[in-house]
Amino acid sequence: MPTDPNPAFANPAFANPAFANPAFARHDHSHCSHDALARAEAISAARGARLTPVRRRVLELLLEAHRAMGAYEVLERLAAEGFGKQPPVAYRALEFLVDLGLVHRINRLNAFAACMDPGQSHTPAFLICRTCHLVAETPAARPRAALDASAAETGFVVEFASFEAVGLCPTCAVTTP
Amino acid sequence: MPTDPNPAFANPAFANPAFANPAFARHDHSHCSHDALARAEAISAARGARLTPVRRRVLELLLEAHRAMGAYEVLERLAAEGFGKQPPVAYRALEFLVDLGLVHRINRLNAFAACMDPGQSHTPAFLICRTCHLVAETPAARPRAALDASAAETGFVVEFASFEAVGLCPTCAVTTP
DNA sequence: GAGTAGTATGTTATATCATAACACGTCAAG
DNA sequence: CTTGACGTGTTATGATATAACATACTACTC
Repeated sequence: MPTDPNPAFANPAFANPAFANPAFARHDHSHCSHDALARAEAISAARGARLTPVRRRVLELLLEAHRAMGAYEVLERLAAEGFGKQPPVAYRALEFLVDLGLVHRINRLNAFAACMDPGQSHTPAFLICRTCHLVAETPAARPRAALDASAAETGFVVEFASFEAVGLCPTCAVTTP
Repeated sequence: MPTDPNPAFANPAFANPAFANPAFARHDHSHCSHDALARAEAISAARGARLTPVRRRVLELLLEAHRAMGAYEVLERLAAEGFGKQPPVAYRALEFLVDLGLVHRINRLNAFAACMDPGQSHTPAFLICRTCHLVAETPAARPRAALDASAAETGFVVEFASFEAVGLCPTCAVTTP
């Protein structure tokens, strides 16, 4: 088996097929990035928006990282690659991607993570590993329905809900107390 | 009927008994603050912690506001009342109250709201009105259970979950599109 | 009630996250 | 080939949060 350059995958737990969530399963990032980028192109085109070099690169960075990145962390990378060096460069690209649903903002972390399933209208929940900082997205239709019901009892109408969970990912759960 | 000094209660919808959530129902703040403070004292004592004047005052402010307040907004009030004028004064009191479960942090707003039901071990959900900015807390045991189940399928262990919903409170739903 | 360990409050200074406002460049539509 | 919309870059500033240190209070011990 070839060595994976991403140390997060050194843990043999990744070979376990029980890890159904693609974010936790060992997989080839270049494939998932490639696919996600293709979908991103399609979504942008459909919305009459342009996936310009900066925007595309930001999305790539987030897809490759497979975790949430702060705006300034993204900015650093952009600057190193010859893009602008000032905060709005990163924030604007991120805002664009969030608006298109290609990237999600994780409030708890003041950070951003690529959407693994863009295009679907979904209420995602974020699973944030407190040890390795991997962020996975999982469908939250049922939690959302439960919350809507709970809110409806009080007369509150939910328009947008965010679900953010902190805990241990399958890999870290093996070794971390 | 005497005029309520809080303009949020001018809306006749508050008279509707259907609004079961105490945060949305017309009620006497001085009572609920008083009760909550008494419980806060008890909880502090039980934990061997001291509810000092600054801490107590911060809790009072949040209880009276019945909405989320930013740390700097709290700080302003404290400074005006003769407490310290620097950010750590507010942040420390808030951190203390959050640790004791007497106050919750609303990540989406970078702000803090008093817990309406301290002492109970609960996973609360926050219902944030996008119009009047009232923040209500509603039990989220079922959303939480649904999320735990969803996460468990991927091998993720949820230790802490936050649920934040934006929408319209009963009062604003009447008049806001 | 003097000594002292732990906790609380206050300060200064700085880190971190985010946006307003403006200048310039690109490109497609007319 | 102009014009208007959009995109990218800048400077400057605003908003949120914490580190590090000095002083003071509290509770406990003797």
